Amino acid sequence: MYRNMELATKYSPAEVEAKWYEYWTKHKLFASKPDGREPYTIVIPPPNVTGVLHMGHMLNNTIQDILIRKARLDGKNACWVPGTDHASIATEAKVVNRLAEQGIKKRDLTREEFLKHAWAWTEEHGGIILKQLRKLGASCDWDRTAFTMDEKRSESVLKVFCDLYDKGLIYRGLRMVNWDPKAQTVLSTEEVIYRDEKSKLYYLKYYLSEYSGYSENSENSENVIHKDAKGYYAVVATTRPETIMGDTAMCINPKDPKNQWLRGQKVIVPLVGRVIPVIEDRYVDIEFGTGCLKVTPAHDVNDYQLGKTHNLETIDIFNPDGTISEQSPLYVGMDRMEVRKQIAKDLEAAGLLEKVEDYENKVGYSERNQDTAVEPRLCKQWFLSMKHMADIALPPVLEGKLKFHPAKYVTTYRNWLENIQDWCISRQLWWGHRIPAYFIESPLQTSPEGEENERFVVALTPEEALRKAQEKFGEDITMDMLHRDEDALDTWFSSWLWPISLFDGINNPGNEEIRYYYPTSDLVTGPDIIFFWVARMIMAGEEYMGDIPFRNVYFTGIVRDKLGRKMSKSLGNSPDPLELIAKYGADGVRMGMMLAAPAGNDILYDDALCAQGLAFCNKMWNAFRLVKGWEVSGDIAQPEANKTSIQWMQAKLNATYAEINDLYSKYRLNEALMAAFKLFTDEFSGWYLEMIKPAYQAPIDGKTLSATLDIFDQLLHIIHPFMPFITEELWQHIAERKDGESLMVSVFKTAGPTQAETGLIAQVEEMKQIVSGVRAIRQSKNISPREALALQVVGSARNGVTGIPALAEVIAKLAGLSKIENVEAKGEGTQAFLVGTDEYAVPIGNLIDTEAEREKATAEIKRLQGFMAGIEKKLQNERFVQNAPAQVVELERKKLSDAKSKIAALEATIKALG
RNA sequence: GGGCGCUUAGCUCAGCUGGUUCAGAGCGUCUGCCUUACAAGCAGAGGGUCGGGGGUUCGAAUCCCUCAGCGCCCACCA
Repeated sequence: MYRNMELATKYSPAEVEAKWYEYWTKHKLFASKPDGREPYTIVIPPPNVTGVLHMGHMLNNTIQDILIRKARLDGKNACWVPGTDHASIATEAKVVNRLAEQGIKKRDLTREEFLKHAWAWTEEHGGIILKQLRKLGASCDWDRTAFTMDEKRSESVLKVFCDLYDKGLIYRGLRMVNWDPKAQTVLSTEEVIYRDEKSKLYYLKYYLSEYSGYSENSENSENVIHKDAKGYYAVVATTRPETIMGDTAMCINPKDPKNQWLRGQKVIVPLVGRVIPVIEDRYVDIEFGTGCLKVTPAHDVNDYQLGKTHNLETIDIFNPDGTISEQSPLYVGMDRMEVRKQIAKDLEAAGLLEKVEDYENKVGYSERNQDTAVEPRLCKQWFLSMKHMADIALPPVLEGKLKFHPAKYVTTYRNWLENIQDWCISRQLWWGHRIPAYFIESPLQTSPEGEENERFVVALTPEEALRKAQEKFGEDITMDMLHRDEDALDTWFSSWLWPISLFDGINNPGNEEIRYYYPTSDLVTGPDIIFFWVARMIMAGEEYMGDIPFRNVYFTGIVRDKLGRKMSKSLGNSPDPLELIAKYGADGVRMGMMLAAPAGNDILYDDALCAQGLAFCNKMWNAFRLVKGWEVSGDIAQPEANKTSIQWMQAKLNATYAEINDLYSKYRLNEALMAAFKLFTDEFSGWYLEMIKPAYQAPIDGKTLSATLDIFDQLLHIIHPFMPFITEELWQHIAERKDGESLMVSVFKTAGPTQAETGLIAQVEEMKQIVSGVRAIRQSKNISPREALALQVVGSARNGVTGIPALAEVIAKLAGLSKIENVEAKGEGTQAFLVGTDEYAVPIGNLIDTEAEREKATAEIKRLQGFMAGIEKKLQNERFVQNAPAQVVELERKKLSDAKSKIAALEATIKALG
């Protein structure tokens, strides 16, 4: 048993946290196996394998841990499965950069050599983030740690690919896709982020190759004809002059009056000299620029459509790295951005640039290389047809079987699914799951030509591929002729299986684990990946399990600094989570995060919140020191006051815990934490402990002490999910525990408050107000807490709580009273206060400032009179009396009479002042 | 251009289907206390015409309309 003296007055988290994490791990307290209990399952949103912990992870994983720990205390079989994501494009970019630092180019390596480097990097940096999560207290079942590219997960991915291909849902297609010239891979539409950009709008002159017709009408038509010494010309406005080398038409709206003269004409592409036709399409916006649009089918999505409709030639002027290709007559080998600058000068010099205007437009950037503008590019890729997926993923969310918190994301989700595009799942990357498709002869996968020429099969293994190839293309095909697709799959094509593949539900359908843990309970993630990940997991869940992957999704906010700026490396406004933990303790940081995190709102992080968290730890620590410092005496009988105090605290605990459970069910974790915090700080420490506290160095009775320890135990259970370390530390101290026992797995349940308890709570609230009333008088009159005072209970107030002996005893103790007496009228030299309509007075002799008291009372009477006037007016309004519910009317009447009696009391006060 | 959301105390936010939990909480601020658990503390106090305007109603922070400001998501206007 500890004695007061032996414990420091300040709590120091570092040692305690390390000790308990080790203890939990040693005793495998995070582990879960299927059993007869109700499962509660969370799969972690797998962080990038080579990533490091940032504030977003801190928030996200704190929430998951709170939910998991709460479930454990509720007696559920809680299973939190950790893991990491191979993060195809992000990791590959890092490896490429590192190789570049060593002077090695990716292109100079074979696939196998490159993958060796990538695995080396992964092993070197991989999993650091999971170690960091341990510092936070994350109670993941570490034995289950998975990786999206480990054996089981890889096999699952390939199986699913083959299956979807066999179902006809995966196909190869030549499409205009988003190309990242830096990573040199295609991206899905979701991976392109559009940013407003200040750019230029260039007005280029396209001379007519020869102008014929229409001139006779030109004067009285609305045509706007441009002509200079060199001839007639049209003006085209473009933000991308470097693409003119790929122009194969100019387009006008057939209804555009000012451009009628261009119908059927041919124009010359500036600098390039190519003669292209003027085509007509309603797509062109008459109001924009001059109403003339240059058409570059190879490099713009809309132009590609126009090209298709009007049978235009497609000239691809870019190389995969964004430099100009041999297809272009000019600037070959130059970078596209350089060309833009250069061509503007050249056009100007050639007199082909009419003007340049400032312009603001949206430019797409790669989500991963945010400095690289995405290039629309025509190439052949693998796609997953999404119509079917959307059809199966929408109903469970709309019907509320799968709930989003906050619910507003349901709309976002629906809008996306209802306008969904096919998912481009192939990436020109090596780090990832290699597509299990085998081409006979050469893959030709980036060639815009020859869709029909491709001969391929999709199969899980080369052997199977050969068999299929022979079946399909003839017996003479040999293994040597098969070339596996070089491309890898989008990272999300593996993470969308996560809730299934973690329990091996793809490879081994119907196994015990998948049956037990699926569907998982809650998913905690950011709304930024609702499309990338959440929606697709729902699709995969419905497709492969015929059921939702999780019942609830809790969307967290974005962590911002206290000025509201998003935390980012470049701004340098993101604290290092590990330093924070070192400074405030994991419990302190967890509380800090949660205090700032209302469900679904962004969180404005501030160190001060963590400081509050640590202060709370200290509070708990010291409350424990107090209780453990008490000497027990078997001889003392339990005072009635203590008995009542205990009943009240238990009632308060029951009521608060019911409230907290309700808040959990609504994912209002910050409010649950606040309720727990107030329960401990205000009710338990501020009131209860003071109520039962024995006099200095006096012993406490045994019953009160054991009841207090029991209450402490319950409080620790309530706080534990939020602050696991300190609660475990204290829990082990407040009673004898066997090795291996732990607060975290000690089931805790409590009923809501009974009616009697609710009554007691109300009485104690009244009691508190009396105590506060006396304290306020002390404060305002500068009366020392040591100086005992008397309390007069005036008139009918005797029917209040001072009439209950146990509570009267408590009041006397807390307010420092020598006696409590009932009086008919308050005596002279007393200062009075009201609790509701009950009046109390404290004799303070000549300390009364007569003038000030009179003024105060007069002002209050005036306020009350105004208040009464309002109510009277209301009560005189017949429509109110008739329409309002009787209760409400009654209430108004009570307000009126209460105000009247308050005024009477105040008038008596003034009179007594003389 | 479409959709969603926000605006309540100095700051961050609660206030569900309109009426004593209706003007709240935490932090901060101010005042007084080193009172034997805790100064990382205790006690007390001040602070908002609920973004503006209009409407519905006996009654509006709460419902409707409108204006203003802010934020997010989606969308192919060069």
